[in-house]
Amino acid sequence: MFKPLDPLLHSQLRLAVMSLLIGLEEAEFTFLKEKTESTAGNLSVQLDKLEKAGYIQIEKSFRGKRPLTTCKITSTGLKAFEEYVENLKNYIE
Amino acid sequence: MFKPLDPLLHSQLRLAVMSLLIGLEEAEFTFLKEKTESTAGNLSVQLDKLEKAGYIQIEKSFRGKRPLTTCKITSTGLKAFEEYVENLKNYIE
DNA sequence: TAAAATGGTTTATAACATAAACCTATTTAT
DNA sequence: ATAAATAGGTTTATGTTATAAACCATTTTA
Repeated sequence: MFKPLDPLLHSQLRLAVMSLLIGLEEAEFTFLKEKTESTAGNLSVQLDKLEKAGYIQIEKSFRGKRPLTTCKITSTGLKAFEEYVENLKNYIE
Repeated sequence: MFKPLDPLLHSQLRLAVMSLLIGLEEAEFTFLKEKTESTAGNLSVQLDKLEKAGYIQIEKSFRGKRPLTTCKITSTGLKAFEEYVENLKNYIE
């Protein structure tokens, strides 16, 4: 009935990030920061966790002379998200 | 876009409890414990929080000689739950 | 009359979310 | 040329949380 909710996704900010990445397939750090209205520090930490879990891929490069962090969802991440949503539905329906 | 998720409800066990109470309008401690597969300690703590938030009402009585804890959702709790679900949908749809 | 079970509560702890402080480099103002 | 502000983050510190472990009072069973 109540299947466990992936703790990595059951977090407001990480869930918002994943939600955005699903629609976009690629997003910059600053974009995610704006859309989620989070602080850079918090976002940085949560992106790290998602990456370590293999849910997203983070690419560091430069745009002009400035550092640029780009995030992409992985297939693992997508699957995890979908399962999370399925499980969550049992709680809220 | 991403409205804040009520931290009181964005918790696996508390959400499960609320979900159960919505269907039932009244439930015993042991029933909630079984359905949620939680430990008594954890459940006790989380029920306390829900009560302090005014989301549920807890009544203590006896069944025969044994203590009996009964929980009911309040209208405040119901409203909070519904709002939580509405907000959550923006994250998962 | 022990021992186990019932129905919980309280306490300890590890993980978590978050903001604050910090860092490096770049651009702008003086 | 130098100082101050901005960009784009990371690291660290701190308060909350979720959770399990330990505990407690009573009752039932062996």
